Amino acid sequence: MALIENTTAPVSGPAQLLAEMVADRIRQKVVSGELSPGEHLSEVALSEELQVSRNTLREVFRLLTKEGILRHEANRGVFVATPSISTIIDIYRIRRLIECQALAEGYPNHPAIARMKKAVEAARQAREEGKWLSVGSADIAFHAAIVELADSSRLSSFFAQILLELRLVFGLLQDPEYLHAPFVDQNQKLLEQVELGNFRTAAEMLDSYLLQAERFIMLAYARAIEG
Amino acid sequence: MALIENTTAPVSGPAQLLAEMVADRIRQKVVSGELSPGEHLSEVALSEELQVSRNTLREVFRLLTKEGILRHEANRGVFVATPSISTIIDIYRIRRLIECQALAEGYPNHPAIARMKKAVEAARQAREEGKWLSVGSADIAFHAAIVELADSSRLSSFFAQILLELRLVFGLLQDPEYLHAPFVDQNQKLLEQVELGNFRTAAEMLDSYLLQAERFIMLAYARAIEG
DNA sequence: CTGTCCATAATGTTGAACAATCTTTCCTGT
DNA sequence: ACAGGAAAGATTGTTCAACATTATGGACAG
Repeated sequence: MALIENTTAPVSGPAQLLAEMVADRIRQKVVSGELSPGEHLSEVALSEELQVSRNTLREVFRLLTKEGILRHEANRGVFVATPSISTIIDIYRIRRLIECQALAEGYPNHPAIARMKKAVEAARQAREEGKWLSVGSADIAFHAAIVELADSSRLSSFFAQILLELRLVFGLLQDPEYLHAPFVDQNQKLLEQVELGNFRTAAEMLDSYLLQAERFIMLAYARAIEG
Repeated sequence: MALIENTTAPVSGPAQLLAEMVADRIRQKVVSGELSPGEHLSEVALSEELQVSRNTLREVFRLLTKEGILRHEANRGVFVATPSISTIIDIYRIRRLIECQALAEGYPNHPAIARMKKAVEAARQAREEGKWLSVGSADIAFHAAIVELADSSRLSSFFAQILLELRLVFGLLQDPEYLHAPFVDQNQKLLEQVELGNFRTAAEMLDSYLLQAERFIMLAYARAIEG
C-alpha cells in the first residue's frame, strides 16, 4: 500500500550538479548586494529559501569559504566575508604582481586581446547607459582577460576569485559612478598600447593605474566605514 | 524506556572541524603515495576507513577538488588527479611568474628569509641521511618561503596549492634522488645571493633554475609514462 | 561478436535525528 | 537594582537511512 509511495519528490534529476548551481546563486547574491558583508547565513533559512537540503548547502559553504567570499567560524556558522584594509592591500598587491607580469609578457594576436577589446566596448556602452554595475562587470572582465594572456588555467581561475573578492569590496563602497567611471578610459588606453604591440609600455601604465586605483579605493573604503 | 537511549555515539566533540582533519589525512595519503593518481575514491569505502559519514566526506571531496588534487566526474565520483604534460607546463609557468617576481621585489631582513635558510639546512640534512622524500619537502618549503616574500596571504595559500599539485607530479616520477638532489645546491646558491641583498640577481638565477627544472621534470615524466 | 536489456552498484540528494556549542532569558542572592 | 549563573532555546556539527538517478557489467539474443 501507500507505505512504498515516495513522499520526497525531486521529480527531475539534476542536469548539472546541484551544489554548483547553488554556489552560483549565492555568488550572485553576494555580488549583487542582496547579501551584505558580515551577514550571517543560517543553514536552515538558506536551505529552505534555496530549496536544498542542509547537507548540500554545507557543501556549497565549504566551496565558497575556500573561495574567500564566505568566512567560517566554528560552531557559529558562515558569514559573508567582510573585506578589511588588509584585504584591499592584499588584492592589489596580487593584481600588480600578476596582471603586470601577464601583460608584459603578452604577445600580438593572442585571443585574450579580443576579449579585452570586447570588455572595453561593453564598458563604454554601459557607461553611456548609466549602468554602473555593468561598468564594474566589464572592468572585471577586462582585467580577467589580461591575466588570460599568461595562458594558465590555474592562474586565471585564481585571479577570478581575487576579482570576485574585489567585487565584495565594491559592494561596500558607495557611489559606483565615481568609482568605476575613470577605469573605462584607462582600460581603453591600455588596449591601444596592446594593439600596437607595446606590451612593456602597457604593463608600466597598468602598474601606475593599479597603484592609483588602490589609493582611490582605500580612500573610498575609509570614507565608507566612517560615514 | 529505552526509546530515548542514544545509539549513535560520537563520545567526544570535535576539537577542530572534522572535515578539515579528514582533508589533511587525504592530502597526506596523496602526497605520501598511499593514493595514486587516477585512483578512484569510493565514498562508502573511504567513509568507513576514515570513520566519517558520507556527507562529511563529500564536503572534504569538494574542498580537495577545488584544491586541484582530486578530480570530480559527474555521477562517477572523485579520482586522484592525474597530472599531465599541460599540468606541468601550467605549474612552472606560474612558478616562474610568481616566485621570480616575489624574489625580485624582496628586501633584506624579511622574516621569510629565515624560513628559506631553515629549509636549505633541512634539505642538506635530509640529503646526507638519504631521506629523499624529506629533501622534496624541504625544497617545497624553500619555494613557499620565497613566495612569502611578497607578503600576501592569498598568494601564499594559492601557491601552496600549486606546490601540492607539484608533489603529485613527483609522486608519478621514479628515482627521487636523481630528482631532488640537484635542487639542494641551487637553493643554497639562491639563499647566498638573497643574504647578500642581491634580490634581482637571485630572481634571474631562479628563473633559469625553474626553466631547467621544468625541462628536467618533463623528461622524467615522459620517461615515466612510457616505461 | 555485437547490441540490448536487466541486475547491481555507485553517486546525488534529502530529511530526520542527536550531540556539542553558542545565545538569550530569567532567576536568584546580595 | 544589578552582577552572576543556571536553565532554556536556537544553531551548528555529524551521523544515518532512505531513495532517485546514473553508470557498470553481464546474460542473452541475433
